[in-house]
Amino acid sequence: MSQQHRHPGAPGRAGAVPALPDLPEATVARLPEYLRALHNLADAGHETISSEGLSAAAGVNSAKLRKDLSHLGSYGTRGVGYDVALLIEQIEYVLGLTQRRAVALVGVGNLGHALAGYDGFASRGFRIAALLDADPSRVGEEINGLVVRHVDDLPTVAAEESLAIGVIATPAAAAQQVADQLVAVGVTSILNFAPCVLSVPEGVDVRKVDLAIELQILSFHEHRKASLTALPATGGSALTALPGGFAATDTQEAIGT
Amino acid sequence: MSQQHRHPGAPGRAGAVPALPDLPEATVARLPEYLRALHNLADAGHETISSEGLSAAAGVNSAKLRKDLSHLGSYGTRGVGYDVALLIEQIEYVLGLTQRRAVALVGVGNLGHALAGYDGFASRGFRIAALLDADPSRVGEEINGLVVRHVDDLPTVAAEESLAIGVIATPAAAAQQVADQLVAVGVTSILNFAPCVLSVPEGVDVRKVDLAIELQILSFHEHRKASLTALPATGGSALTALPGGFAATDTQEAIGT
DNA sequence: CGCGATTTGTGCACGTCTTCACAAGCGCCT
DNA sequence: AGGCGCTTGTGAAGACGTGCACAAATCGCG
Repeated sequence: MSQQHRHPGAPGRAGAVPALPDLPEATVARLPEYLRALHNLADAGHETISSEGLSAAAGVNSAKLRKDLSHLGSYGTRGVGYDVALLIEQIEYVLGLTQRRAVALVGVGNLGHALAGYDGFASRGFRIAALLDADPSRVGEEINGLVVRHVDDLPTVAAEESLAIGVIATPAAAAQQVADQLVAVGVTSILNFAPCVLSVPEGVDVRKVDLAIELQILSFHEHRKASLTALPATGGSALTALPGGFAATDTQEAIGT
Repeated sequence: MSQQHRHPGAPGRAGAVPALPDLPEATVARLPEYLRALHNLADAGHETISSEGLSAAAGVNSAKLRKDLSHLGSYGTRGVGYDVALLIEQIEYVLGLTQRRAVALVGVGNLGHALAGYDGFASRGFRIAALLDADPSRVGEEINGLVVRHVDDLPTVAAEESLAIGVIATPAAAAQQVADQLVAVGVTSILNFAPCVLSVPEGVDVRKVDLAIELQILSFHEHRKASLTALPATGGSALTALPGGFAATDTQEAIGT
């Protein structure tokens, strides 16, 4: 009840930033999910949506959703629900999506190629502003209407565009150097697909996506499930009999659509 | 001191599963990172490594690392550190990587194509056993030595191979149906790249990777950083003066390599 | 105008994760 | 053998995230 909750017709952008509430990190990570669900609902013609309905569409608990949204301020009407359009506007504002951010993609190999062609970026507030690679044989290639430039042109690219986000899709061995180059031209957020740890100065955010790690996590759960179902069969010699517990580790379950 | 800590030369696999400790989910998510760091260290010739050294290589806090490893049992020698080879063996066992798991990849479009060619899977314990797609014009295409089959062949594929993990790289509209098909043939772990919520029966694990969401999270932090640095300049009219807080939201920082 | 149905926003309790700080253990050197 | 330095493993405390359950607020209807 301390945050401002006027309904900004168009959340003022030029100067005078309306003091972003500092959201819990877990909430920030879920806002994009809500946003996607809201867009779907809007396309389906809904004008308002209850926390119950939205939480189902986003695959989360409704109490969690309400608490998350309450951090943004008090949008939503008791007895009615949330105004879909208004909520979209608010979340997009908080996420900084009211401006289409320019992204530089470094590494146009196997994965980078796919990312360059991924239309999910464009459709959700981002614009791939440049494709870069260190391999001279790849420079000049045209992908999706963009010409691959040499990674050493980064300063030039940064001068042309206001780059804030860099995506690293190079082999692990090259990733740190690329990160340094990105930071040097003023990039302060990096999405790293290379399987390695990046060292960056304070104030630079790094998020990592490692496809193999996701599989390994799943593999663990497979292994655990297998060991549980194997027990009743031939009961190992001296086991302390794990309590036949239930999983409850699911990220999603029982979402009626 | 309750878990068994014999040093299994080759952790017994056939039958008699040695009772997996049920690890905290947060720990499970980090084990693959440790594993990768350990492989790097092994390649570099290290035989033992201290928690300090390993945590630096993996980009985490050393206390956290020790607590994580302590959940596996008591490997490691006080005053010395951890035996690199032994620790690799242990983590791989716990993660269920001692058997090379077969993965079915559904959706050979833009992203799926890249995933099919991604060698990080093969090098880290997985084997792409089948490529599937619903589009007849893609069926028959050969990618990386594998022929794309029709998704309706899933039962056949499942009969040939013991599939445990499915990867969905289809458009969002097709994802739920594919998930149902995967579940129907016995897949109990799904990695979903489609931007949508999947509904699966209990006992099936779903992990989601949404590239646009990652960017949106970064965008939020960009927005916040911008609003913070903008404040001192022209101080908005009626702001309650955010405490000039420090970020501390970094996933990684100051990792000397 | 008042009442009941509905839904938000939130205080509170609980569980999980993180971090500190230190005792216990190990090896090496004298 | 004994002591010293180093490192692990862990208890305890704090931070964080989750979920329940309910009061407060709003709408629609009689």
